[in-house]
Amino acid sequence: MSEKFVTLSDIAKRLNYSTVTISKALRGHSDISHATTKLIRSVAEEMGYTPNFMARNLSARRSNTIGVVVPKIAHFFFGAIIESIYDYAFNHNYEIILTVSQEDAEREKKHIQTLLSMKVDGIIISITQETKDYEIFNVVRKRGVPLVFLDRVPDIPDISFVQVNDREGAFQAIEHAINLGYKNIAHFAGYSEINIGMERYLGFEEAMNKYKVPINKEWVFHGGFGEKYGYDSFMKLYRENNLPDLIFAVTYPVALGVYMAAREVNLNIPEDIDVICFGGAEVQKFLSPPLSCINQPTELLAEKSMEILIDNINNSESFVNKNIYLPTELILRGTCIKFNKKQII
Amino acid sequence: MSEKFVTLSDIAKRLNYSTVTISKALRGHSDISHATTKLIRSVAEEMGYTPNFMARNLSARRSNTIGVVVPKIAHFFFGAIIESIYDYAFNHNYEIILTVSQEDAEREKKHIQTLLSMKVDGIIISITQETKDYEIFNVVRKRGVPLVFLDRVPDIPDISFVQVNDREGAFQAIEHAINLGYKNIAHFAGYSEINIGMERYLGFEEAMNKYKVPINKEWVFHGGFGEKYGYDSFMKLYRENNLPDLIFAVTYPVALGVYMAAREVNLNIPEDIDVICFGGAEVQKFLSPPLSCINQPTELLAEKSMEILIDNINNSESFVNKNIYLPTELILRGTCIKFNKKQII
DNA sequence: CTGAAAGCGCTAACAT
DNA sequence: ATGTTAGCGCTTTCAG
Repeated sequence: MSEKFVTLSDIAKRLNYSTVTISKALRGHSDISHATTKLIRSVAEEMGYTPNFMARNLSARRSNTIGVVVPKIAHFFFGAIIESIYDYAFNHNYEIILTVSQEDAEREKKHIQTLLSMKVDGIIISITQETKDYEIFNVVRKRGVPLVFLDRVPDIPDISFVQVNDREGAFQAIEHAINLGYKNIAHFAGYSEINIGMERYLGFEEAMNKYKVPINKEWVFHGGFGEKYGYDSFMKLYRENNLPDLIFAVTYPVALGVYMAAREVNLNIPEDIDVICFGGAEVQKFLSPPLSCINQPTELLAEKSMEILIDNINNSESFVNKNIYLPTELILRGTCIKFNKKQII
Repeated sequence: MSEKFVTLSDIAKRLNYSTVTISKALRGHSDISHATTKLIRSVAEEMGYTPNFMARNLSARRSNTIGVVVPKIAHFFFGAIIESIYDYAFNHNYEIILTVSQEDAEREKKHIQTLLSMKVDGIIISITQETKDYEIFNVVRKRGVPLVFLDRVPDIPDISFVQVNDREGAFQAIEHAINLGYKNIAHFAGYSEINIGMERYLGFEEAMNKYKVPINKEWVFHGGFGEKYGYDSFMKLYRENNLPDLIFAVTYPVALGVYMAAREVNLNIPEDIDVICFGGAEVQKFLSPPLSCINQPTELLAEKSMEILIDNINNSESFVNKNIYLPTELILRGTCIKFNKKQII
């Protein structure tokens, strides 16, 4: 029923060579003469030979495979990141083993172990919201497997990471808002235990302090990075009749939650209450009103991570950790472009 | 520098057992007594043992790994599908090797070969827009590797697939529109070479014929499934001053392209021109106006595919191909809910 | 330039 | 209940 896979020895028998010669020829080893290489290759192709990945990697040093761990896939930011990682890998002849933690630290740990057991050459990871135990990263290090953190990075020394300049981006946005006249600014800040949550908060704080705008603690929320968190936070303020002029959402989904809540209670954006968020998505252009955001260079983030990781893989002895911060871009659309006159009165 | 990976024989030496005993104990083989199994496992854990995936799969029959090929990742539909596939796999103890064809048939073929060489137990695939050479699927079959087509399926006999009832879904939407009074209906139909394009078109045609609404050939476009195609098609009609009342977009991105074009030329949706599309996305709720759509049950699609594939893997002898059509759901939001009065005049 | 020998880490079949 | 033998398909010494 099922046709046998063609192996090196099949080709060897047919050509009366040893498997070693075939193996070398196929990999373009200089040992083999140009003529026989050519012959062997054409026969291999004709016979439909494909190397056995498992066997190859069991005996060879490297697998030419990179493991990736992300918290989510159906998500604008990570979707874009992953796609770029796959593109980069394809163009550089690497395979990708993608795993998804679903924001679950236990799952994340398991996936890292799986990647290790699959003998990936290196790992790129964006940790979960709740990752607190960093021991597993030490295990990776001890195994000598290069590791690059992307966007969500733990607070531990001697690591390589690529992230966006969250603080600077948040600062610019809030500074812009303040200059337009917004004073009552809330911040739905997500998890402050994780770098992106903390840094965005610090950028917010810095801008508020610089312009001596008081920070109202009741307007600073901590919780999550998803729609529900945006929705709930908004509703809480609404019920308390304590709404600000502008909400700075820590992520794009949080802003979406705000949109949902505002619509539900018949409040208009940006007339009654205004929103801006960290993180961009194409669809934001089509929202009503179009949502202003602090855009992240997803493709660059992915490329830089891969570049550093591959560099680390190829120079594991001399490599020194790299920490990269990429700049964001403030994109103004329908929200956060002018102060709402009603509030001035 | 890099700590050695702990192997079976390391444990064996420490415990004065053979590797076979260790191997069996770790896999819970009934050969080994309960007591020693427990002992061996605890020591293995203590030593930080992780099985070598490559070695295991090289000697064992199955890899407990499923290969997946999709045309895109940063895309609402495929993002959701992939996430569900990962979830299902995680809960059923399978690993996933995901590859992305980027709508490129060549790349697709390469990826399938890679998956084969990785000895995956089965493959789930959603083919590209342009896949015309189906020979590779025969290769997969000959190798005895179970294959399930998901959503985008080629027109070849004796295959398993899971898809949405595209024709029925399109029919319902157009029927609904006609009943509301829409007569001038355009269809941006994407690629009709592929099942989803063809079936959606046929559903459209069926509804139009049933209610004797003439189909204007100038309003039926073929091209792609992306934003650009929606934008370009709209613009062409706009320039020719030949706009319909309603545009039925073959995919959600195509509808987005229409939104973009309409806004650019200052036409209002749904007052001046109306839109409905095949395929749902959460964000559609937040569009202005909220976009009506024919929703696909992504989670079910993923689950069914996995279920069938795993069934096929486990019963490769007795298995018979399954063809599944899942029903869609018409979701009415801001568009396609009432006929535009201006047009009646 | 070519090949024989050894082994990567694991498991299946067959003893004991 | 435990171990021995053999081998998955490939690559890396090392001899010739």
